[in-house]
Amino acid sequence: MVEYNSEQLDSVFHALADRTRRGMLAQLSTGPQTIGALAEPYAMSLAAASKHVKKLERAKLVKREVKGRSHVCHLDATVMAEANEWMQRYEQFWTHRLDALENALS
Amino acid sequence: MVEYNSEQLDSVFHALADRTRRGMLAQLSTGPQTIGALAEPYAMSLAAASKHVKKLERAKLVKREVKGRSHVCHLDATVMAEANEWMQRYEQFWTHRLDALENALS
DNA sequence: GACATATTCAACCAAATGGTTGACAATTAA
DNA sequence: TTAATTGTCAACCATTTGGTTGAATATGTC
Repeated sequence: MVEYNSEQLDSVFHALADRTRRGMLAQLSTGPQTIGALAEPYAMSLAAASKHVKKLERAKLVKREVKGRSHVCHLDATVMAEANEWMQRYEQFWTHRLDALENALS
Repeated sequence: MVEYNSEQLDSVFHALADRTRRGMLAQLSTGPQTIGALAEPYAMSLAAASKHVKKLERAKLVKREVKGRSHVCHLDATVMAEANEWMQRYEQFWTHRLDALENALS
């Protein structure tokens, strides 16, 4: 059985379990962004948004580069690969189900 | 852009962000289990384990069938498919990275 | 009926979460 | 030098989380 780093899975899944943070990742998938730019779409203080970014950083989904007074963030999805792999173990269970549904409908 | 049910993604990712619950899913992947059986490997009260199962249920990862006095749970990974799809949008980002690493090493 | 088994429920607790605000620090611009 | 910009930090707050315990419920068994 493949071994997974439990703490890393914890932090990655937890980071993904929030709409704001998922939104930030989507934003970052279009290119690097400053904290301010990441915060802008949300009706919350900069400090709150900054905390979300920090969680993404701790989960290693985001890297930060300080450029003068602005902090530029970019996506690093490598840890998502591990989470995805973990999930893939269950793929057979959802595809079986979907196949059964397909057969029932045809 | 594909639309995702945010609340469902919240609950699924949150359910997966806990070692105990991931363990329970792994147990269930070998076949249906009672609450008691699911709780047995963990050093916590039955009530605590029962709460974990309830979260898995709310996330729709687990279905429960009451058979007399025991509750039999079985895995339903269909909602995992959606979470996995969401993640797949980022696949290019991690595979690029891994490719780059591979090239750097070769 | 009496007792054991399987599980939930309610009350409680400490710690973490997601938000706020105001003060601080560092950088850039006037 | 002064002022604006970009962000963090610390303190606070309400809510959620993950655990406990003891009592309640429902079902089997003797």
